[in-house]
This record gives sequence, structure tokens and C-alpha cells, in this order.
Amino acid sequence: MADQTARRRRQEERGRHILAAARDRADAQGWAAVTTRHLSDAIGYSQPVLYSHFPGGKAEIMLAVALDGFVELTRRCRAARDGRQGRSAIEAVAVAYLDFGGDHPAVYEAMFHQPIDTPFAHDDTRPELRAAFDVLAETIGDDDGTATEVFWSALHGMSVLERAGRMRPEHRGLRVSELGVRFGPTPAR
Amino acid sequence: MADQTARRRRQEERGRHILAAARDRADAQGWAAVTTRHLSDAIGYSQPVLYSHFPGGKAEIMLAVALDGFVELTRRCRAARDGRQGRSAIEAVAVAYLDFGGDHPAVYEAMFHQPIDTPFAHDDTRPELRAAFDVLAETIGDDDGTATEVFWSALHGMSVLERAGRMRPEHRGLRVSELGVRFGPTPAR
DNA sequence: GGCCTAGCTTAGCAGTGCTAGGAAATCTAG
DNA sequence: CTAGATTTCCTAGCACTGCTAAGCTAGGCC
Repeated sequence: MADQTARRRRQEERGRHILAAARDRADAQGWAAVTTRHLSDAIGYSQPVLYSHFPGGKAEIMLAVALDGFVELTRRCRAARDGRQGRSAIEAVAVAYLDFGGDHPAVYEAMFHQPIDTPFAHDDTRPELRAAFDVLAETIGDDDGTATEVFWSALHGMSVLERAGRMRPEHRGLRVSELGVRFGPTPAR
Repeated sequence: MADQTARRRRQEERGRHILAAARDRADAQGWAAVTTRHLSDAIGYSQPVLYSHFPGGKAEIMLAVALDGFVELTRRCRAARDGRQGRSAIEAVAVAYLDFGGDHPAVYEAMFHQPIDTPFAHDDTRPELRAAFDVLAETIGDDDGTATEVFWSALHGMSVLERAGRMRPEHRGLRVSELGVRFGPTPAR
């Protein structure tokens, strides 16, 4: 009985180990460098063990990394917004969002390159995604969802294009305040 | 002499053949389905022939497809904007941009997933990219480049997220007019 | 004729994700 | 403590990938 739970715990531990190894390697060298052989080496077991944890193979591992990523992204954005309002909140969230993409490029890639069904602004969306969407919606004070979709688009596009070397790095600050202006409350009304 | 040019022409013809085969297959089944074996089958030659045209292999082929894509995207956006101004122009360009991504998902992916050095708003950028950037800058009446970078970010993010199934498809029109509002000239001033 | 140079193909390498089959370790009884 | 059952794991290998070295074969040139 006690062994049962101990075994289960070790299994879960190993599952997390796999995900951590995949995430770290991917962030450092890209997803192409994350091979089943390397991954199994990293955890000290042979390849088939990976499939007992993630029957879907590499794709399922990437998906799991992606979902964890949404949780972390949400946490960071929420913390950044804490206590702020209006443009200040928008800019803080934007910076937090972009920083996350910079810190974990491969995790970010998995989060959006993977098809994870359902739109963000939907009722039956994975809770991890829904939570992330809600933070953005609250930040720009949108209850319909359309403005949030556009805001998210801008953030996502900027994140990707920054890392693809398509944006001028030294203009990051200008872009962020531009976001604050375009999506913030109109000052005179 | 005549043979020389005739041979050269056939070579170029075959090069275009390769690119067309790669583009079509990729748009239909994704880049993973574009293998050197299939590609060489499609053009009726063996694999090494591909490398005489594109020494860089698959990566160089994707890059060539991407650059062609920028030309086509620019053409479409310019045509859409033709004769329009302000919000109307922005919305028309946005629709053209998003439609391009929908029509050629894999080409679009190659255009942005590939690292093609240099930012858009730079002097020594590949002319294909620079031209595309300029169309967007003109559309929103930006001469600094920052607003254009943000506008492009929004378009790019929206394009990607639409195809990843993260945006509500039926709200496409709303998102486009939202773009017009956020990036258009302020009506009252 | 003999030679040389393109243009092309065959065959193969090292690496990928993934899996069938059997070995080994562990648990469950008698 | 032993014997059987079950879980856990590894070895070996498949089909596929991008890519390349080596050689074959046709054409032009002396």
C-alpha cells in the first residue's frame, strides 16, 4: 500500500524530470535538439520509458511543457499588473509577457505552435489558456473579448518577431508605450 | 552559346519547379511533409539535384519560398490599399494580410519562422522585407517605424493565432475594425 | 579516335521518432 | 523461504529524415 503510493510518487517525479529536461534543453538549443535519445539519457532510462509517461511521444511532451508554460505566463502577468491600472498596468503586463517569451523561447513556441484546439475566448477552453486570456482581458478592461484578442495578437506578434530578429531591439520600450497608448483608456473623453 | 542560355533557362525553370512543388506541398500538408525524396520525385530527378540548385538544402528552399512570399504579400497589400485612406485602408490591408496567411499557411510560416537576419525597419534589410514593411508604414501613416512595428505585430499575431485556432473565427470582422480604430487616425482632434 | 567536363544516379551514412519482444526486478502469495 | 505473477525496463530494430561521396554516362573538343 505504502509502496503503491511511493511508486506512484516516483513515477510522477520522473514525469516532471522528463518535462524539465525537455524544457531546459529546448530553451537552450531549440526543440530540434530535444530528441528522445537525449531525453532518455537525461533521466537515466531508455527511450521506451518516455512513452510509458507520455504515450503520445514527443508531441505530448511538448504539449505538457506548453500547458505548464501558460500557468507560468499567467502568474507572471498577474504579478506584474498587481496594484496597477490603466496604461501603467498594460505596459507592465506587456513587459512581463515579452520577458517570458525571451526567457523561455522554446516553451513559448510550444505554447503557440502546437494546436491546442479551442479559441481562448471560449467556454470549454483548457483552464490554463482561459486564465491567461482573462488576465489580459482584465488588464485592458475588456469584457467582450474582441479587444483582448487584438491585444493578445499584438503581444504575441511582438514576442515572436522580437525573437526572430525582426524588431529593432533598442525600440522595445517605445513599442511597449505604444501598446499602452493604443490599448489604454482614452485620456480625454 | 545558344545552348548555354537554353541550358541555363532550363536550370532556372527547374529551380522554380522545385520551389513551386515545395510551396504547394507545404501549404497542403505542412513543411514536415516536404521531404527531399518527395521533392525530387516531384521534379522527376534524384535528390542530389536539389542540392545543385539549393546547396543549403531544405533550409535554403524554405528561405527562397519565404522571400517569394514576401513579394506576393506586399503585392496583395498594396492592391488592397489602392485608393483608400485612413481606417478604410487599414482594414483593407489587414484583410488582405490575413487572407494571405490563410491561403498560404506554410509559406507564411516559412516567412517568419525562419531567421532572416536584420529587423524590418533597418537599412540593410533584404529588399523583399523592406518593401513589405513600407506598405504597412504608409498605410498607418507612420514615419518613425515604432507604430508600424506594433501594427505588424498585431497583424502577425492575429494571423498566427487565427490559424492555431486561438481566435474565434466568427469575430474576424470585429477584430479587423478594432485594428482600424486602434491604429487609425483619431477622428476628433 | 581519345579525353574532359557537366549532369545525373546509386548507394549509403548518421540521425530521427517510435515499438515489438524479451529480460530482469519486484511484489504476492503459499 | 520459495514459486509464480506482474510490473518495469532494456535491447534491438523498423521506417523515415536530410544529406553526401562515389561513380556512371552523355555531350563537346582536340
